[in-house]
Amino acid sequence: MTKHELPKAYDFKSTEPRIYAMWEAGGYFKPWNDPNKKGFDPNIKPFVISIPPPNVTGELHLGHAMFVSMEDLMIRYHRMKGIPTLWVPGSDHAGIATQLMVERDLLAKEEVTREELGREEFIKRTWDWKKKYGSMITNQVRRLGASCDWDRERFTLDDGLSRAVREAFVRLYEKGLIYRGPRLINWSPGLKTAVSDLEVEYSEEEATLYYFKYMLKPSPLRPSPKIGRGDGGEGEYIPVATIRPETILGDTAVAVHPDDERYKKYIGRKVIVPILGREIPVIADDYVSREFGTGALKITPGHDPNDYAIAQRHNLPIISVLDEAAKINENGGPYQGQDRFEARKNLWADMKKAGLVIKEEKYLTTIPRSQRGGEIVEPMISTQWFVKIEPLAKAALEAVKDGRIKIVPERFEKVYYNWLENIKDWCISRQLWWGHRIPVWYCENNHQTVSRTDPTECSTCHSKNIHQDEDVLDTWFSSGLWPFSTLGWPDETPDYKYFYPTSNMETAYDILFFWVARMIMDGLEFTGQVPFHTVYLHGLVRDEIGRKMSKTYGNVIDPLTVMDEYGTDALRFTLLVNSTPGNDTNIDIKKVEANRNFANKLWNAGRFVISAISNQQSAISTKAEPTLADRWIWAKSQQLIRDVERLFQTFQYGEAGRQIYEFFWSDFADWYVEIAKQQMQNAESRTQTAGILARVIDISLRLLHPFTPFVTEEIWGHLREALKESPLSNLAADWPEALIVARWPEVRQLEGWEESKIADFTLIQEIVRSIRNLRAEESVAPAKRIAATIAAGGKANLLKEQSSTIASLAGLDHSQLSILYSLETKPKDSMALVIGAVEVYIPLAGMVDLADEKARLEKELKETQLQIERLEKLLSSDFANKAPAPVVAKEREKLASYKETAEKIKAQLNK
RNA sequence: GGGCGCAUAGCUCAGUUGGUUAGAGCGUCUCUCUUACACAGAGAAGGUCAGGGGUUCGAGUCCCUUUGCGCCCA
Repeated sequence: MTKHELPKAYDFKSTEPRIYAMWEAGGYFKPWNDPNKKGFDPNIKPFVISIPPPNVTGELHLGHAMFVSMEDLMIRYHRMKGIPTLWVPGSDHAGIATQLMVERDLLAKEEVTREELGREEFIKRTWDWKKKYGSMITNQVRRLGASCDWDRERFTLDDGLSRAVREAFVRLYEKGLIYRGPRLINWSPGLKTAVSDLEVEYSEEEATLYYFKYMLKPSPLRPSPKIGRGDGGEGEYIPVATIRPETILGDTAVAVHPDDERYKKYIGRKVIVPILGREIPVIADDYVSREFGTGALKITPGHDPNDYAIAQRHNLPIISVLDEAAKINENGGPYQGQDRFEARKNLWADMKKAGLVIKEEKYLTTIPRSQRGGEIVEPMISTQWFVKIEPLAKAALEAVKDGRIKIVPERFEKVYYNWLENIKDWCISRQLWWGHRIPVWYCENNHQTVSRTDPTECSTCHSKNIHQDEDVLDTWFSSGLWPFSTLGWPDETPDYKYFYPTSNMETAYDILFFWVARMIMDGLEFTGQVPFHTVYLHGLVRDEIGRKMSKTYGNVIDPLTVMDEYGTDALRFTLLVNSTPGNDTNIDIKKVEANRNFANKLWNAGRFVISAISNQQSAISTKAEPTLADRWIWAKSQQLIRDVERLFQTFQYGEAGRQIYEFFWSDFADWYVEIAKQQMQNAESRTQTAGILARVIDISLRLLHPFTPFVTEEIWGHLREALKESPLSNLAADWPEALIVARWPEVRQLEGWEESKIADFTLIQEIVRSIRNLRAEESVAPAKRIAATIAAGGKANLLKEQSSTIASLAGLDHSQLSILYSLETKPKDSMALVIGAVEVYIPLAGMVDLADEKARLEKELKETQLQIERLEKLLSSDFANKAPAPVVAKEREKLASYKETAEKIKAQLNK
């Protein structure tokens, strides 16, 4: 195989790693204007993305593939535009996920729990784990072709980023925006940690609604008509219903609506907590819905957010009845030590015995479950750290409202507003070991010392006996700092000064609150600037029929397997082109296959062009005029550049990709390459044609590079080499050494000739298609060259010029093709095709069935007449007066053409 | 309860300032191993753009409404 003899099929397996290594070695992933290097120009505006950091222990899934593809596209596009471009990679420590993974591993391999190991040793083991597996995910990101600057890779637990976290905490604390205290929070009993509101998911499930009697305490003023002690369910009672009977143990009131005639009389009296015998008040509150359930509400402020709010209004005591494992605690009397569900069963049985039970019924309700693991989360009173979020939220709201940050697609701005307008304080402490430990120390006098550096004594009483808070911070607390902590903040590093604020934040819409909103809040708070000016949100990747991918369904598509089978470019192109901003996308392996075929198409068209270039004998480039096809493909490619640019500006990357695909396959490969083969036969047009082939495929490869970087880079490299060695070397004179840094095609001004040349070529295409169609219908052997006579009227000169093109594409015998202005008599035994003013006669001796031919023509005439009617009606309506002139003119032209066609067909029929 | 999205060919989806014959891939049917590519080429069939109403000369596209599916927030 000589140098330019490339294999018949594109071999992505051997190409991808080689190309990636070449890029990386070439330093192309680094910004060319680097503030840490000589010759740096601070006045050139860079384009910057910080990667949404994947979990360090995670494995690549299609969500990663999606954002990597999208961000790499943005990065490559800007890089090719000549803009200094930086994509900062990294990963986050994923507190809970990582800790669980390591715990599970320790238990399985060493049969040891983290408690047995101790905090220090456990953290050491977790770091070992991170060192061992942490590069897995980043290597997988590399496989996707990600052109990030790996020298700037960051991890949320790195020293620098940890310092940023501490700085952020201390600043908020000093500003009074961080506080610690007992509050009702969401508790995950399995993980034994608090979680934030966002980490709780609500699912509609069938539960049991338990109805029971809240017995009234007999009042001296209003003695019970009956026995009066309430035992045995006799006497006055208020019926109450609950889904969680075990919370009865923590009730501190029963609430009714102040206007409820049924219960009004009980307000101010006491009721008796079942089994425990505590006396609690009956209170009135508007919050109670009279229609719902029994219309009376038991109040458990220690275990229900709504009750908590009511309790605060009425100054009710708060009783916690659960411990950290969700077992009943000392406040639960006889049920102490029982699991929440066990206690529920036992308490209910005891109440039944006591005659307090009314009924049970099935009830559909929303159950709060942990986002991780799915266990039922318990609202509990717990002492935690919180961020006073309102001032931060207000600023974040403002930044989007006044346009400093734009969210794409726009509808998510509303979602964002809604969330920030109703936001509650953020619980940031987690009872975990793996993470940023809260930088607060306590002394025996319970003073808090909050410090950027580890203190040795209490800042208040100078006691040396201090210990650090046991808890760590929510992982999202550090992720919120990501866009600037990765660039060196809180230090004013050269990177931070030049690359911050970043440009685009590209991520999935499902972490708009978790991450995007928090980055905006933190960015504004700590840097005084928005962290990015555009948020682009993509949708979630689902299976081929729109289901969420999950291991239980068994419908998970592994991007690594897909890349193994079809190549990275095919996967990337599929993800990019089949999605629209903010909408979920279904991935179908069939589509990936189709796009693998597209990569192969590129490859083979590339091979063809390269061979065309290599076959140029000498530099005798007779200055041939460009042919119609040359002009057509050139005009089309310029149009494409314009459209792609417009689409990129409006974030319509998918549509841009589709248009390039369409152009490359349908215009360039199907038509121009076929015509080029014929033009290459001709010594005069050979060089010219090779030049057009080279220029158009070069444009195509450049436009496609952000979508399918590997195959385009590979072909382009061969193309460049071939050109350099050919008489056409001047075409590649200013090409850089790699496509990744080649210039993005520039939009050129129209020269004026384009429209008419495209129209001319379109006529040629229509004629060729008609002939091919007829051949197929009449079962003419594909290889058989047939004769034709064309009466072309005003198009005669054009068609004469294009006769060899028409002949070769339509399978005509050029020597038997005659193109005339008009015909005196119609050829015998011929079938007639009518394309506007052009008539094509195909003599098919012995094959023409007159009846068939007549039927065919009549059918065509009918269709044409329908169109004429439609257009005449249209043009006689208000349309002609009110529609813009060019639109009307276009319709008039169409009508004229149909009329001509109809006339010609009629003439045929009357023959 | 509040908000949002989706409904277009058998399947999965495009169709972004409304322009008048609605596109693609896959699948189906015919033919062809034509010297870039069978991971291909040529041709064909297939849609009252969920239903109803409105605005407009003109609506898949804008407005209202109904139905179905999905998501987010409470």
